[in-house]
Amino acid sequence: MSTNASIASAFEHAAALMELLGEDKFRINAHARVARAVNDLTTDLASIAGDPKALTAIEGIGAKTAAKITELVRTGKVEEFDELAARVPAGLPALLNVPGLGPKTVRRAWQELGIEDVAALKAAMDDGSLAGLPRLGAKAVEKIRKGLDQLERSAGRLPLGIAMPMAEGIVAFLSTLDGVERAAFAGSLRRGKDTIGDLDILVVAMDAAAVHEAFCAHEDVASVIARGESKSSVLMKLSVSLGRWGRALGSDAEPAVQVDLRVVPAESWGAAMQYFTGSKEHNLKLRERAVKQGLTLNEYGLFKDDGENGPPQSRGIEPVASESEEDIYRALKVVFPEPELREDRGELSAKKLPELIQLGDLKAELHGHTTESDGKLSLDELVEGAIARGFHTIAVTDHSKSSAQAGGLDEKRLRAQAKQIDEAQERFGDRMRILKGSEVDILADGSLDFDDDTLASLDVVVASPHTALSQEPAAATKRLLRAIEHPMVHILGHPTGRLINARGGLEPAMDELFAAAKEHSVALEINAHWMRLDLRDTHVRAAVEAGCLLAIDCDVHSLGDFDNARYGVLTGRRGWLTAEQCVNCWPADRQSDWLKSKR
DNA sequence: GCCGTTTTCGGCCCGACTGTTTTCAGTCG
Repeated sequence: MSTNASIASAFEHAAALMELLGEDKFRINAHARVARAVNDLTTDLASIAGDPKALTAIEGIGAKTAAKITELVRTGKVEEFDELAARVPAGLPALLNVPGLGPKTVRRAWQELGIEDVAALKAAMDDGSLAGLPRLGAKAVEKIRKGLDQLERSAGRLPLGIAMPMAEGIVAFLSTLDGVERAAFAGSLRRGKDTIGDLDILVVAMDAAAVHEAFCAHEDVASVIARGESKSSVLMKLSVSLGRWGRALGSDAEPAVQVDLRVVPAESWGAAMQYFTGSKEHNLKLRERAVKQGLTLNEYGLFKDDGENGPPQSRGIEPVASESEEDIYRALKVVFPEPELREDRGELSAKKLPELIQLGDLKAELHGHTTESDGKLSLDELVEGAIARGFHTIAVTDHSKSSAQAGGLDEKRLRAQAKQIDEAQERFGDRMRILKGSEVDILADGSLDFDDDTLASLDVVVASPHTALSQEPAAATKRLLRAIEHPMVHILGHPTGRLINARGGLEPAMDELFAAAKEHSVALEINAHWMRLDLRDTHVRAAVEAGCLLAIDCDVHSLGDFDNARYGVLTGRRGWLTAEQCVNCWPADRQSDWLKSKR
């Protein structure tokens, strides 16, 4: 059984092995690229294995890697990859994860000192043999030691909802410093990725040195990794506890994340933001495009290529564009891509890009819990929360009876709640439309937790999987299809049930779900809670292309959960979602017509 | 190993920082 994830990891591992064996870097890169391309797919690769045409149609996959994918799906292995693995000690690839240790150094340590794993590396540092290698001295060894320590205390990739407030705090801090004109975060955080590896902060300031000094002296800084004239890197303690959402840390290591600060000249702000926002793949494509137009692009600007060596800005050459990102993309004759689109997923060759959904477009929350099940809010508090957001509609969707641990409602309690909602509607009048609903469990076989009559009595039905989240892909597909095809269901809630950094969730054939959802006019939820973000970005993109309806809902359990909407919107934007295709953005009448079409 | 609005062969981004160097290699993003 080869899932896309396992195929991607096989190619990734093969690329690492080739690096350690010192093979051709372009060949290595080609394999790493296949891994990325496969990770982005929503088609089940197993279903097109053996079809070279379909495989090579995927950018980054050529004739040879297509054959390897087919071999992997059919036999469970790739002979060539096994041969690579046989040539490299099993513990060696893990050394590549140590910050500061790269393939060249690991390879030399292995070939010249026989170091095959982390333990041997530590021993070689202690007995001084590592420092004996050419171009490796005491300081380099100390750096590797620090890298090992950093690896041990790294919190892993931070969930978006943890990284965003932290970055905003750092930006606010830097903005208060004397002489700081601008400050912003860039990187994968600005692109709204669901998890963040490190934080990138950009600043324009009169006195760069003073900013770096203040930054490195920040009370949350655990250690300074590097500090230069334009860039400093630190390890910063997390101001919040990660609990189950972080990597399990060894011993008493305090979780920390790397934060990079760059102070840039005001006139190259746009170039720097473009450069440090990435993604790496997007920038690579963009710079290739620049070269083809006789230009060269770096973090200082876009320059005419004069054929000379060395950075153009340091030779006094004036940039063609640099002050704003818009200027740069315009000069390169590329339609301006919002940061969330910059993943090299077709945004650079698009003649036109969609007008992406914005936070302010949301007009309804269609997934809210109260104290009747596992919510912290009373019915009135939930409604007030929606009013404070400027919404026209709030749906009360407490859990159904099978979710006993969440205090799920049975039919009798559901009827009682309906009465309370009628009374609340009287009280609130036209300040808010309150929908009677349920987040009904999709049981393991795809049947729903309430009978049709009960479901028909509700204004809105969100059907979600909560249990049996590790069932086989085929069973999961059948299960979710059955829920989508149910005539009373409006929204498929958190379709895969994944929890970021904690649970993989279901791996159904998403394309089949999208086709069915389109046919039955069922909206697929982007659950906006940062621990879920389910559907994820690549799923949203495929659902949008399939013509599906999407819902962005906060799955409100407490008042603060409404604030997670921005993460759902970021995820939607990464999937090229427009307000038009998102049911939460529709005017009350249109939304109502859609809901009633299922009654 | 992939790819093509000059190319089916010959390319494949660019700079900062660090350490070990005396001009550069390795790592990172």
